[in-house]
Amino acid sequence: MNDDSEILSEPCCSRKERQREQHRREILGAAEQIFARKGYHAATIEEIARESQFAVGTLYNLFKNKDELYHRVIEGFICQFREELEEKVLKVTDSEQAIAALIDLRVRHFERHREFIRISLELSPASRLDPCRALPKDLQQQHERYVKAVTAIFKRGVDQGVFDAVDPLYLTLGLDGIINAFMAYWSQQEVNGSLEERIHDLQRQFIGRIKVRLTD
Amino acid sequence: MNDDSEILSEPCCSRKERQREQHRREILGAAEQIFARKGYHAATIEEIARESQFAVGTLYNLFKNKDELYHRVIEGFICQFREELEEKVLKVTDSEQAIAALIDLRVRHFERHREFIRISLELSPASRLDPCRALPKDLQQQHERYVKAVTAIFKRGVDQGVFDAVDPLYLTLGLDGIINAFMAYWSQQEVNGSLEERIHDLQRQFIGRIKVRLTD
Amino acid sequence: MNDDSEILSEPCCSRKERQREQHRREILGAAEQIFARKGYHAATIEEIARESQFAVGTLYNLFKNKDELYHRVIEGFICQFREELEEKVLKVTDSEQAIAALIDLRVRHFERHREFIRISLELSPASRLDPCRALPKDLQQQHERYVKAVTAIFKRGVDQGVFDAVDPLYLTLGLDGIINAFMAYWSQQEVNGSLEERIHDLQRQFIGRIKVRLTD
Amino acid sequence: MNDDSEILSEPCCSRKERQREQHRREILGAAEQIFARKGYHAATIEEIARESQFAVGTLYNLFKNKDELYHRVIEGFICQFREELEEKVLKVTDSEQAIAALIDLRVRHFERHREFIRISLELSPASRLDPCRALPKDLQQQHERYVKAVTAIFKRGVDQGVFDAVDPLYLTLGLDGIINAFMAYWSQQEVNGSLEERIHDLQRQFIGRIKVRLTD
DNA sequence: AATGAATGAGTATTCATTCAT
DNA sequence: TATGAATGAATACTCATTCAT
Repeated sequence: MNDDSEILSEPCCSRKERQREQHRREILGAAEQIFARKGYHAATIEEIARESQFAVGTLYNLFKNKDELYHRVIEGFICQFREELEEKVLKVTDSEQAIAALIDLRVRHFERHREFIRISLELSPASRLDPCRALPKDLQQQHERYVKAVTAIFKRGVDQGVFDAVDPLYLTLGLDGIINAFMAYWSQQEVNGSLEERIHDLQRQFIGRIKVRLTD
Repeated sequence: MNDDSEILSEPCCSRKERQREQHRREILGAAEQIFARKGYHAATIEEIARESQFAVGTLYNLFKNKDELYHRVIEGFICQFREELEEKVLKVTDSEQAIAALIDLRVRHFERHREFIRISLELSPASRLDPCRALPKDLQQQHERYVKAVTAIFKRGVDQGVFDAVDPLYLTLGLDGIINAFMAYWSQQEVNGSLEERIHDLQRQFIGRIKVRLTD
Repeated sequence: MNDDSEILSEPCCSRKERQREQHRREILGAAEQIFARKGYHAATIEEIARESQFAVGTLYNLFKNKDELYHRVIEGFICQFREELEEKVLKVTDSEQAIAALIDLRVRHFERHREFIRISLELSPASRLDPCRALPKDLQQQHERYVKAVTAIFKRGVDQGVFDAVDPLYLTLGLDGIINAFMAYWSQQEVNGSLEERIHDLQRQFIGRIKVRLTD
Repeated sequence: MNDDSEILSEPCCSRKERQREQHRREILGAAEQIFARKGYHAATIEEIARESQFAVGTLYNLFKNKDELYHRVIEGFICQFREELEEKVLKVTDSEQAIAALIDLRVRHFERHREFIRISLELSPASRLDPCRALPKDLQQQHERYVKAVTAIFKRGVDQGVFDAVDPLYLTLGLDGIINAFMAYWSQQEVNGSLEERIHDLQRQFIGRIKVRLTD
């Protein structure tokens, strides 16, 4: 509940402050582009500076170093997702609909930031062995909170007899893995079917597979 | 005559040749370690040399450059997996047992090369945007062949009425994603349960979820 | 405002620009020293950097790479010579005096850049087999233009009956070769006679040898 | 007069010795090729070894290091020239004919080793500032002896009233420079005229220019 | 505050030379 | 004696970071 949502620019005190925020946002936008296109190591500060139309020195006035810039990009990414998650998923009371909404959100989020898969992957807990790319604590917690929130939805569904009696954590991890796999597949193969159709398929398949069958 | 670990290589003619192969293998081992620990860019040839107890120049005598070294590491990884796949999965006629064997193989393979998750992820089609890390054609085909082989198993199962009537490709992708997700999860959390137990759970959960129910 | 040596450069707009030019010139000066002393391959960027009192990175900010640096050194060399050629030789109408001026210019130019003989030799068409040292087109043309200009002087002299009826191209090549030979000789032997005397001897000998004799 | 002409393989003592000499000669042949093609720095020992069909180690058994190999190549070059010089030029008593023969020899020698211009240039006294390419004393003396021998011919001619009363050293240097210039020119331009014609032209031009005119 | 030139540590790669077989 | 694998110092080039203007 600490004020980490200042990032979305609630009107800040002074005009100076507001401009500073604006500049940060522009730089973060450029950085997202470049990191997404090249990955962490191959991206250069100079290129980010050029893309953002600021001087290199300015980036260093606003961000401590390359690492922090990277983390802030990811943070923005995560925050945006979390907000949409709260808005479109967590508020849905029916667990089946919530999961459907989650699938929808994840796929659309991915499509909107398609170039970002690379970062998305580097985000994966699995690749965080390298201390140089280790996410700072607060960002790691975000992911854990996400897992907990989704797991809670599944638990509710199971408890209510909507979903099969499976360990909800299993369901969370499974759903996440499945979505990742499909996005990776889609991102390299020519896909058939519109986005809506593909989302709908995923929803039907996944939910159908874990929903309690009335006839049982 | 101390060729102790002649395990995987085709029987080589001369002693010279055999030693050369042995050295290549040692270097590949070191490279796997370092690449896994640091990722492609952050890994340095010098560190790999140190780890392998050879001089830098020796690495370059045996491998064209850093890229080739990286590709050979992945190739070894893939080949080993493919051999075990053929031996332990593709030869199994019963589709349910085949999938169970596949899950077992994937998880054990991962455990054996735990540090390798990073490379495993970088292998993912999704991260192959960066031309510098683009896999050579032959290695890409290996992955496609894997997908096809597994899909064939599912298709057989579906045709025989063992599995629910789901698009086999969906099942392949889904299974892969789920396994990845669990491995990532296990690799960062303290796991409870032995490896066998966890494998067994995964098998039960996944297969149970797609198996045709006789009572239907 | 301490732009002390604005000698050769076009009047540059901003102070920034002017300083940049100044730094380029300083680096080129150091590079000339080192290339002259060691030749292309044996010269190292680090040494040039040390000599120029800049950091290695700075050289790379101002020049694309070692090759470009080398070419720019030669270019500076050629341009300076060409300017003096136009000023002191090509403007002279009397062909005998023009050739005398040319000899004077060549020798003095050499004395001023004595260390540069090596580059001067590497410039020779004969040594341009090595693609890595191949001069860019524009610099090659400069040399061809030089040959043409001098040949034109000789032709004029021959046509006017000042010089013997010899193929002017022969005269050009011959003069060039003779000057080179003497400079090489002087550069390794102890010379006797002042620079002026030696120039005067060369002029008298060469011109005397090709001048039409009135008594004929 | 020390026996440095053993290089041309007078029958050596033991068979072992003779074979050793044979190997040296083969390696020198390969080295000449490679040095000529690439220049000193760009030539690699490994390539020379490959060309000579010997192992790298063998080269090092027969020659101290790259430098010595280079010097021996040049030595062979010089010795061959000197022998022909003695045979075809120094034995000629008529100074005009001797100079004609010298021109002929120089040009043919060049044509026979056309690729060797690079080394020929690197041989030039002017480029011997770099200690790493400095020729050993004995080879430097060879060149000085050549200069002396040719100068002696000119002196004789002058003394006998065949050539104009010019400092013979001037004539030697001048002739050398002229020949160099023409060879360089021919090596890059399409030449017109057969080798014989070109040699004849050079002889006529040069000698005609310095010959005492009877009508004086 | 913004700039971007200067910095120099860091990295992939090459190649002369050695030495165990 | 011949071999060629192993060595590691040397070198061109990059790029995150600093700081004077």
